[in-house]
Amino acid sequence: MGRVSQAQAQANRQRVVATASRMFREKGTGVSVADLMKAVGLTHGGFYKQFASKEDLIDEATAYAFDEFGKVTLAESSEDHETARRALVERYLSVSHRDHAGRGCPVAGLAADLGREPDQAARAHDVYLNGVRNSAAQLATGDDDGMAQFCTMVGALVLARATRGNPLSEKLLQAARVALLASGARQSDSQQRTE
Amino acid sequence: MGRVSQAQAQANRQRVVATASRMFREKGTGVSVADLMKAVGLTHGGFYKQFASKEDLIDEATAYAFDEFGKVTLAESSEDHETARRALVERYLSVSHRDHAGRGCPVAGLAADLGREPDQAARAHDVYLNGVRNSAAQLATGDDDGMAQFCTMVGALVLARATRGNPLSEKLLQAARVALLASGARQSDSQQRTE
DNA sequence: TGTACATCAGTGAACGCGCGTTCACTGATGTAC
DNA sequence: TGTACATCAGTGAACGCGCGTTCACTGATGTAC
Repeated sequence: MGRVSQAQAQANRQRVVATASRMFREKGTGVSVADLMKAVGLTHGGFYKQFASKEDLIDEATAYAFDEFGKVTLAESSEDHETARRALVERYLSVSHRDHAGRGCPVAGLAADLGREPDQAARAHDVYLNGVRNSAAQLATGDDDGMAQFCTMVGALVLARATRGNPLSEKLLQAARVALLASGARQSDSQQRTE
Repeated sequence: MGRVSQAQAQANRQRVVATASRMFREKGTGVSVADLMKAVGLTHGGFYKQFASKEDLIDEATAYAFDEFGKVTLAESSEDHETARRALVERYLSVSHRDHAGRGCPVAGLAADLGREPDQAARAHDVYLNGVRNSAAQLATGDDDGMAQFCTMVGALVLARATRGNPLSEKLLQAARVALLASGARQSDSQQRTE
């Protein structure tokens, strides 16, 4: 194919990271370099002109996933907190989010691969840890309850994905949705009946 | 080493399944046949005298894990339901459970490996699915809230394991514990103030 | 603005390695007499 | 109960395969004049 312009090379590199971040969330970091490059439309040999190792890509793709999803999440924070929280819960526990892990929450999507002791990809594990912290902090606005709500959401999403194809999957999403919206209502009822 | 008595062979087979169920929950089903057999004290070659394939072992080990953990869970159901539920929550969200995945809940321990689309180990995936259903049903005694509570517990455990070594890990367990015990208390308060 | 040459992104064959699996072999166990 | 032989659980070397990674090569791009 010969050499490619610097701009093109940079664009290709970006596409590899973005595609990896999507495929890793969907199928796990076990996706091979060859399959990944094929998905981007390149051959596997060129990979090492852009990345020192697969582990380095995992690091970058993990950071990219958190950046990307962070933007989506924060997009609706123009409204008041409780309204934004409810919208987030609805979206997070939607069938669409369950079925599109590639664009979804990296805490849930990468839990399977980065959730264990960091035998490899230690830097990615750190990025993941910070992501969990930030996500939990974002949901909790001061009160500890937000952290438990985050656990409920991640647990429901992970379990709904594990049981996809069975009616139980939708029931899990539904049960978590009801619990999180009721808890919000209860909180609003007891704390601020105004407005 | 020569032949071994039928009783010994049967015992060895049992140990392989039990050890596998522990190692798979701890380190994932990626544990190699060689490492597994070494942990049992045998060599890898003999594996195929007892199992048709590694996938078959994953099936058996998954079923074994659910049986074993099911017994532990049900052990304390002699008391009344709410007391048993509280004890279960405390144990499930304990640091000890976080640190000993090998003897712990298979829903959480095997989520990383069986939680995806069943490209392989389809039977194990089915066993897992039934395990999720039974676990959720056990927590929920009629009411839908049990399912959401189960999501909270699994989510908290998975995230606590992913963040082990960081103070956030204990905070996650604590937050989920508080939320689940408070919710129980609220329920008891409003429904049955007797006794 | 043209020309000559160095650069280097991408190619595709090849590497070493660990994995699941196979197989000829061993020798104590189980069985037939 | 004792002897002769077949069985088969466990051994360890070897296999094929896919993986991450390397490398000689290509030829359009970027640069120097």
